[in-house]
Amino acid sequence: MTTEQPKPADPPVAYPLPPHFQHYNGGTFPPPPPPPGVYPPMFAYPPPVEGHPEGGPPPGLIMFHAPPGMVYAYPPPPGQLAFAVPPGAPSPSMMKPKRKQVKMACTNCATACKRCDEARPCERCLKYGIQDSCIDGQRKERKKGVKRGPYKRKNKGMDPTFSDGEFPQPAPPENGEWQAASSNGSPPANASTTAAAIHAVAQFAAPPEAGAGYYPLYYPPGHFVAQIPEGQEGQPQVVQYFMGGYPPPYGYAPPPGATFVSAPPPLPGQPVEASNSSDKSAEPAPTTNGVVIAASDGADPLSRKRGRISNGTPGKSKKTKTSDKDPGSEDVDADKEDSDSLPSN
DNA sequence: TAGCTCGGACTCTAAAAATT
DNA sequence: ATTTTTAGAGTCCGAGCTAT
Ligand SMILES: [Zn+2]
Ligand SMILES: [Zn+2]
Repeated sequence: MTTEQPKPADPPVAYPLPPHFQHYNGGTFPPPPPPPGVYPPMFAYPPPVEGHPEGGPPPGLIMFHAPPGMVYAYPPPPGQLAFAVPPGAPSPSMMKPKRKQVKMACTNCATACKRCDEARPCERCLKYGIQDSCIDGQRKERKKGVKRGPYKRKNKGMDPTFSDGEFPQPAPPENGEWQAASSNGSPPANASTTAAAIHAVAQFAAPPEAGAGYYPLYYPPGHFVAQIPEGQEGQPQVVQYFMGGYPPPYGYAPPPGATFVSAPPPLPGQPVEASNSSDKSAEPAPTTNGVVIAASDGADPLSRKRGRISNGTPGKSKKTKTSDKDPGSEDVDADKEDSDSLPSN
């Protein structure tokens, strides 16, 4: 259970609440962030569902939500059901806002491959005093009549982020089998059920600086809320699970049945190095299930190599530009201060 | 070190296919 | 008639170069 633990001396971990979570519980969940220098707590969230009427989760689905760099996942004991996570599925807290593009960039920005805006003289052109040439280009019409092969059937009504249809399940360990399950703990009837179950699970990312990858998470059976009570759709639900972190006052109290652990138990055949916390002596490895989530610096034996998930799209029709001297280029993110150069013509 | 270039990751969306 | 899947076409991030 909860044990007192020395205050971690680790640098604070940014824990931004994604915009799409704001609508949960009136935006009041999770509670205010912990004090600086302290790892944030872990929560259980219902997953945001794209296209869902209430923007809430379908009944029976729970998304486990954990901060970055704190996840260790272990296979459940032999015979236990578990959820697997599709590789590359980002943690909700890690999801970075989708980049927004203008419908049509002005020719100057387009040439410079820089961000433009709707205004015409766009901000960038104004900045470089080239507003006179700030005009829209001409968008080519998409080719018609191009035949395609048969479409692969995907799951409908699911969060596209996690519905990839098929993804490689982790290789089952010698001592037991990992399997996917539906949110109510019953065995999956088919791939789509499996996908739905997967939806209920989150995958976590380690902080980029740690160079670690996404960690799969596995849940034991019976640890999911089977049904979200009437009228509580979209509300955070508590599920039973084990979590690592810092107990109050540094962190938040775990949900009923949850426990804090200071470090993950060593993986069979793979010693686990120290967690980020200087204290890792106490190691109350839970025995009820095979899931342990503990504070860590990201080094995880089960980690997958981080990397962009390219949809295989082969670039595009490249433009060839070499000599064209376009005023201003170096650009920074929209929310940062820009410091372009002066136009050179 | 600041500014520029540009490869390619990401986004947007309309056409093709699949369903209802 | 609608919905879902795909992929063409464009935007623009950010690594690597260049100029100062
Ligand atoms: Zn522009
Ligand atoms: Zn412009």
